[in-house]
Amino acid sequence: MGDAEAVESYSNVLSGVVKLTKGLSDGRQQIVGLQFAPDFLGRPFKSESAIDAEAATEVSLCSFPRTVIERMMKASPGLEHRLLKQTLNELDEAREWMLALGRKTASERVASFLLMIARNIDPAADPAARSASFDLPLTRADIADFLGLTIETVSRQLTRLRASDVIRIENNRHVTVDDLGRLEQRCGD
Amino acid sequence: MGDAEAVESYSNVLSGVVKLTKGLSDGRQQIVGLQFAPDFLGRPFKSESAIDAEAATEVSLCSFPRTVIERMMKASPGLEHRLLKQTLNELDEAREWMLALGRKTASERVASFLLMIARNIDPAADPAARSASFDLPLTRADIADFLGLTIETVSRQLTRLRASDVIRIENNRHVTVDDLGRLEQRCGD
DNA sequence: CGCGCGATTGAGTGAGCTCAAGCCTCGTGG
DNA sequence: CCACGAGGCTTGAGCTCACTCAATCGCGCG
Repeated sequence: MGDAEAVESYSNVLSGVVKLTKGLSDGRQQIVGLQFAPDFLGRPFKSESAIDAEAATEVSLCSFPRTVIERMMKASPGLEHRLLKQTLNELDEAREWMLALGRKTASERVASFLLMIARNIDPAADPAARSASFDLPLTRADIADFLGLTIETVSRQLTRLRASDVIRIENNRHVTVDDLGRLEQRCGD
Repeated sequence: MGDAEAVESYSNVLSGVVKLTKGLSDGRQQIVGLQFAPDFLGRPFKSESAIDAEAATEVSLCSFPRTVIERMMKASPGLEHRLLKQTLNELDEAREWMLALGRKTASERVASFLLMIARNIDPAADPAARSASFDLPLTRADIADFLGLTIETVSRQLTRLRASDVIRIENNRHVTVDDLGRLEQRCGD
């Protein structure tokens, strides 16, 4: 629990959000993944591939040393199967964001981000619900690092969404979307 | 073999390069992965996630129906293990490109692309070799779709690399890099 | 109160896009 | 054998979206 860098071991995210980041030598940074409960955390079969894990919010983890998990995986094929499924899902998500980073405009990226968060965090996880309300798990700086934009651009796009009555924002963090359909229309796909 | 869209089955890429693409409704497109021999091709446990597979070059495949592979995977844990390893590698690659798409400049992206291709294609797969020579498996349009740029920008950056004597180009397709170190310096990381 | 941190807002700049023209190579048909 | 056209690539000119730099705001905390 807290914001330590938990590498060299496997963990299960019990609550909170963990960000996975990659950086360039001159300080530019990109968030390459967000892990929500109850995701796994860690990179089997390899000496951590230059990815840093950092808590984005208060986080509670359940972690094991590397060797233990690797032994468990050999013993129980079910575990490996579950890990494969999660990895495939992460790959799908990564590719979804490659599309956003490579081809979407700033406003489409922000809309897509809000929609993704809404779907992951909104407590009333009713997929049919046409509205959502949630706290952003990331600061503007983190959102910018996730979307490949600057803080200022993120802020301006949020302001525009608010001005268009697509979202409401309270305390800089809490977002309410009355009509998710209107948000979806702004995602570009 | 050829350039058909091979979905709904699993395949092994025997030779050539397959591009995985995602598109937006208005036609914008992004290449989200390249599969070289001897990669797997296909998406287990899911009804193909809005990703299209298309041959980038002449390709030869060895493919099986979905059901067969899924049965084989249940029978042999070794297969599932191998699939997990490849999937983890693809995830690493996808994240590498998220960094490029989100944070690298056009010239850094082109340099990174050339380096990636050199490492995958150069016949003399000697990792210690400090030079490489290879045919680009993609057209300028495909490179642009992979790097989140336009054809024109890709072309201009290649011209700049050529003008700086980092690469030589023959027939628009064949690239020679005399000093890979100089190319690496232009990747940003 | 005053400081620090995160966020917003404004003004000006520039990297990469759009639009447009021209080049090169190769295949096809006269 | 050459003319022609198509497709892929390059180059140029101008524009625009997102970036940079800078000022300001608001809030929480010592």
